[in-house]
Amino acid sequence: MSNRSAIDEAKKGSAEVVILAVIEQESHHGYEIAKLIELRTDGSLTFTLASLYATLYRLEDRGWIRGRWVEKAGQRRRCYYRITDAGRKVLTQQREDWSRFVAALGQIAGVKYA
Amino acid sequence: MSNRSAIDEAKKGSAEVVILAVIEQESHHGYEIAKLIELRTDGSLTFTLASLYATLYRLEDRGWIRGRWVEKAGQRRRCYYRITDAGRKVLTQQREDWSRFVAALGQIAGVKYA
DNA sequence: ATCCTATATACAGGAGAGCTATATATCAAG
DNA sequence: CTTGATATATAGCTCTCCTGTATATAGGAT
Repeated sequence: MSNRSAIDEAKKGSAEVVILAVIEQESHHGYEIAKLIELRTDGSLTFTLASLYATLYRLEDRGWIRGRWVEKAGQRRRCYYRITDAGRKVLTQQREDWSRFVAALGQIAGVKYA
Repeated sequence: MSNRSAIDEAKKGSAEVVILAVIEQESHHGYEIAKLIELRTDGSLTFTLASLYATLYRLEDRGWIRGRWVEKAGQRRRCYYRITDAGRKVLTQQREDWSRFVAALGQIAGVKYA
């Protein structure tokens, strides 16, 4: 109920490509991934932690990412995720799909890449 | 289940801005809107008729579009939708929201506007 | 010392958009 | 006269993200 901004709807389905891209170069744990998304998009794009963790489990189930538990003194246990070979292929494909979608949205709705 | 392409998820939430944009200049009926979307995006973006009609009813409920039934000899009855003043404001806002989202997706995930 | 915030993960229940499947009905073409 | 394109409509489902809640540790403030 429903002062939902369009961006709330826009981002649906984008969590996968975003997470895969964030851990493309180096592994990160869940909480860190959430913070990085917010930081790197200047707050334009955010996901709730509950939703983010759920997405991580889903991606791991599909074999696109792999988690590794790390316990250090003076720190809570953290699960670091890295991308798999299968995940890299999916990331490449999803970048193409999103790019095509964005182009279509520009054509049909006049949405410009600012 | 689930050879869903990323574009299937991407487009979630985009129907509103797309429909509003299609009827921005001139009114169209539902079936025609569906065909125009497919045509103008070279088939990149499509919506099922069931989903499109449901979205039209939703937009009308919100007062963003207005339907007018037209019956002509030699034609099935058609409901032509035009955008309302409220709809134009929403369209402007949604274009901004989507633009911001696309910019964020470029920053965080390297998705480029082809 | 104790409270509060940030850190860190986890799960149950629900909302909402688009999907498939199905139904109805008209018109043009073969 | 059957098929396909046109045109609208509804029921039920899936999937993703949401809110709300729970647990637990570290560090700073009162």
